[in-house]
Amino acid sequence: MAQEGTSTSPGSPEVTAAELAECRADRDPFQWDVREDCQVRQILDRIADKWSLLVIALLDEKKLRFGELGREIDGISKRMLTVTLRNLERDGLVSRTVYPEVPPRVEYELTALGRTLLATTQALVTWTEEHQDQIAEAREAFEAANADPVAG
Amino acid sequence: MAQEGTSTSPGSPEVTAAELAECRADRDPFQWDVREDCQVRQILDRIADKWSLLVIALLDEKKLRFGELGREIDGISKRMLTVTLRNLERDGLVSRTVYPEVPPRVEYELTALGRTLLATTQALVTWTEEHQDQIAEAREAFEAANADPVAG
DNA sequence: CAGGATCCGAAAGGATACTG
DNA sequence: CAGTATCCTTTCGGATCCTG
Repeated sequence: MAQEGTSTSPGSPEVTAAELAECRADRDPFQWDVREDCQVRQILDRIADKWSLLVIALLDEKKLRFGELGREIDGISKRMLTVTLRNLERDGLVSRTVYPEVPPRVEYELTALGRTLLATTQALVTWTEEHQDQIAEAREAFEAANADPVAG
Repeated sequence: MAQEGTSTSPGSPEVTAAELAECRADRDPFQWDVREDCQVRQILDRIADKWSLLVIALLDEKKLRFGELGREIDGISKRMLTVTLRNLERDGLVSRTVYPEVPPRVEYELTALGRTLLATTQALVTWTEEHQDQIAEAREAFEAANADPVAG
């Protein structure tokens, strides 16, 4: 573990295409390449970062404006909507179109790449929907088993 | 957005089976049920919480002990391994077996539920591996386009 | 060996005010 | 409208020490 070793880089999470090649190599054949410095982790963090998946899901329907997304996604702050969209745009999953009008209008829509991701994430959502009852059961069982027997 | 409305519950992220029913209902037919208070978000947060997916991937091979997992997952701290395993156990994705020996031995393995999740997440990892080059390109293009033209 | 408890720095994220 | 910049609170997570 990382108890004493300080070889992990806490700095920039950026990974360039050049680094990917060697990152892909020298792994156990069976294991995913999911070390901290690798892409899988980067992408996973992106789609799982609390809002991205929601934005992608919404943009599947139709292109939406900044404010529309904000109103659609209950609970998100203006700040987080901005950073989420920037990250998605940066990864080429969402495109941003600014119309030189006043007041300004900015529309976001999925790229082709973004649509392929959507298909995959939908499988995950489907899995969750199909198993949420089992998970809820497991949680209740776990809670019951670990209910403090002393304080009761 | 949540600028003035304070209806969002910042407290416990717990959801019981009872709440799920109504959570599933009254949604736009096309949209996933991914509000903060719903399961999809809960599960997503779980599998994306930096270590869970890695643990699940490792346990696919064979059951492993606490220390083995720690040594296998480079960069994880003892504390995070513990909380990660507890969460997975709580959700019924991983089972924990304690052998009454001394020194103690604890083995973790995937449950049937955990294995079905693995299959799904693998699709996501596959997608990432297949598209990481495109994403890397997009990032470099984005970085180039947004390179501060003044400070240059 | 397998953790639990505690402390504390780092990072995420909301609220607010301001801008083109 | 669509952000940006700043402040400030909450959360995450590593380090350390302790226990069965």
